[in-house]
Amino acid sequence: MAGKRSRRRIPEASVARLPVYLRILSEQFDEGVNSISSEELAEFAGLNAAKVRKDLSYLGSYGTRGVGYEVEFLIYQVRRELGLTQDWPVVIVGAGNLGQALAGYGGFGDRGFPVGGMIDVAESKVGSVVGGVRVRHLDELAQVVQSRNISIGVIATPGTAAQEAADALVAAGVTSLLNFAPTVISVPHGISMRKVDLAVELQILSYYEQRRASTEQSNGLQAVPAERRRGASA
Amino acid sequence: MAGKRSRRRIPEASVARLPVYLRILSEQFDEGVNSISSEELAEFAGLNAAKVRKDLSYLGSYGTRGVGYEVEFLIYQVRRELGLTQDWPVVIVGAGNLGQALAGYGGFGDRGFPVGGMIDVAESKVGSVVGGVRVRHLDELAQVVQSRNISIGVIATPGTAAQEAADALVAAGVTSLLNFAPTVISVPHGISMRKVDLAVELQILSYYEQRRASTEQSNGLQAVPAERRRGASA
DNA sequence: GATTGTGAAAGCGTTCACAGCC
DNA sequence: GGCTGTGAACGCTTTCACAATC
Repeated sequence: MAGKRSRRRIPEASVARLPVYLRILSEQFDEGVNSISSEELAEFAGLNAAKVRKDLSYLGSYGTRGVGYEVEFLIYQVRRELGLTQDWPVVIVGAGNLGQALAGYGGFGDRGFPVGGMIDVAESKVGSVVGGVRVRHLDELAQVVQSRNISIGVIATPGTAAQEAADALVAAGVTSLLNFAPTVISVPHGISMRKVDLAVELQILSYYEQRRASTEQSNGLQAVPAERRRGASA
Repeated sequence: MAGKRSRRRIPEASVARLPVYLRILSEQFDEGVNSISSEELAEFAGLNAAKVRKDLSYLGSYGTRGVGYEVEFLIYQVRRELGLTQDWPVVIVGAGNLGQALAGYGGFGDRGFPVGGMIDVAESKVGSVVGGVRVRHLDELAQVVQSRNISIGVIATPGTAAQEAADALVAAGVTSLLNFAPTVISVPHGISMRKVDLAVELQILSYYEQRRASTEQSNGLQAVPAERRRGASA
C-alpha cells in the first residue's frame, strides 16, 4: 500500500502546479473523459505542454506515447504524490472575520482538510460555534492538536499575534503552517510555511497598473498566455 | 511631482517583495527608526542582505554607503514605485461567504484599496449591504466600474462562474484581476492577473507533510531561513 | 570601518527539440 | 503518425564578492 517507494524530490514549482492538474483532471473525469494529452491538459491549465510533461514526469512514466495519459490513473498518482489519500485536519488560530470565513467556507472539508479545531484568545469568541466547530482557548491548542492528530495550522490572527500563534502551533506539534496574517513569521527549520497576503497581491497589481498608466504598454505578468481563450471580450 | 521618469522594468520576483519591505519600513518608522541597513531589513523580511540590496537598487541608488537607508525616504520611494500614492478602488464580484469576508475585512480600505463596489447575480444578495457597500447586479458592473474609475477586480465567485466574472470585468474596463476562485481563468493579453487558491496552498503543504511522514527528513520549502528566530520552541 | 551598488558566477525553472515508443 | 519523456539550451533569480563611497 505504500506504493513504489519515496521518490525523488519534486521541484517546488512543479509541486505547486500539481493541485491545478488534479482539479482539471477531476473535472475531466467527471465529464467522462478517459484520456488526455499533455497538450490538452496544458490548454486547461494555461501552461505549455512541455511544462506539463516535465511536471508529470517527476511522478514517474505514467503516460503512453502516441496516446496520452489515462485520466483516472493519473488522478490517483497525483493524489498519492500530494498525500491526498488521507485527510489532513487543520486547526485555525484566530476566530475573527477571516477565521470565520475560512471555517464557513466549506472548501476546506470538501477537499480533504476538515477544520479540526478553532482557537482564539478573546473570551467573547471562546465557546461560540463557527462553521460547526466550537472555538477553544489558545491554552487548549496543544490538546486539540494532539487529540485530533493535526499537523497543519492556519494562522488567521491580526499581524501582531501571528508570531505568537506560530510559536504556539509549532510547540503543540504542528509541522505545516498557512499564514494569512500580514507579517513575516519565522519558524524552526523543518517546519513548512506558506503565506497568503491579500494586501501584497493587491500592491503587486498596483505596480503594474501604475506602470500601465505611465508607460503606454502592456506586460505579461502572471497573465494566462491566452492560448485559445474562452470568449474574453476585449 | 511625476518623479524621475518611468524607470526600467523591475523583475517580477523583486516586485513581489517590495510590499513586504514597505510594511516593515512602515512599522520601523512608527517605532521611530530613522535609518536601516540592508542587513536589518533582510532580518525582518526573512531574506538575505544581498537580495534586499539588489531589489532596492532597482528603485535607484537611494542608500548611503557606510550608513544604510533613510527609512522615511525609502518608504516614499517604494510607495511611489508601487503606485501607492493614489487609491485603487476595487470591485468585488461574488457576495457569498468569501466576498463578504473580503469586504468586511477592512484590510483593503486601510491599505489604499477601498471597496468601490460589490456585485452578485443572486436576487437574494442584490440590494443588501455588505461592509458598508450595497451589492449590485452584474448588469450594473460596467456602470460601477466606469463611474468610480475602477481598474482592479476581485473574483470571489464559485469556480464555475469565475471565467464569466473575469470576462465581464474585462469588458467593463478593468485591467487587473485578483482571482480567489479555484479555477484557471484566461484573460486577454495586457490584463494583469494574480491568483489566490486556498486549496492549492493546503495541497502543497500536504505534499511536504506526506513526504515528511514517509521519509524521515526535513525540507526547506518556503520556510523562513530562521536567521535568528524569535523564540519558536522547536 | 561600515555599508551600498553591482558585475560575475551559480543555481533553478522553463522551453526546445528530438529520440524513443506506442 | 502521434505523443511522451528527457537531455541540453536558455533565461530568470539568487548569491557572491568586491570596488566605490561615506
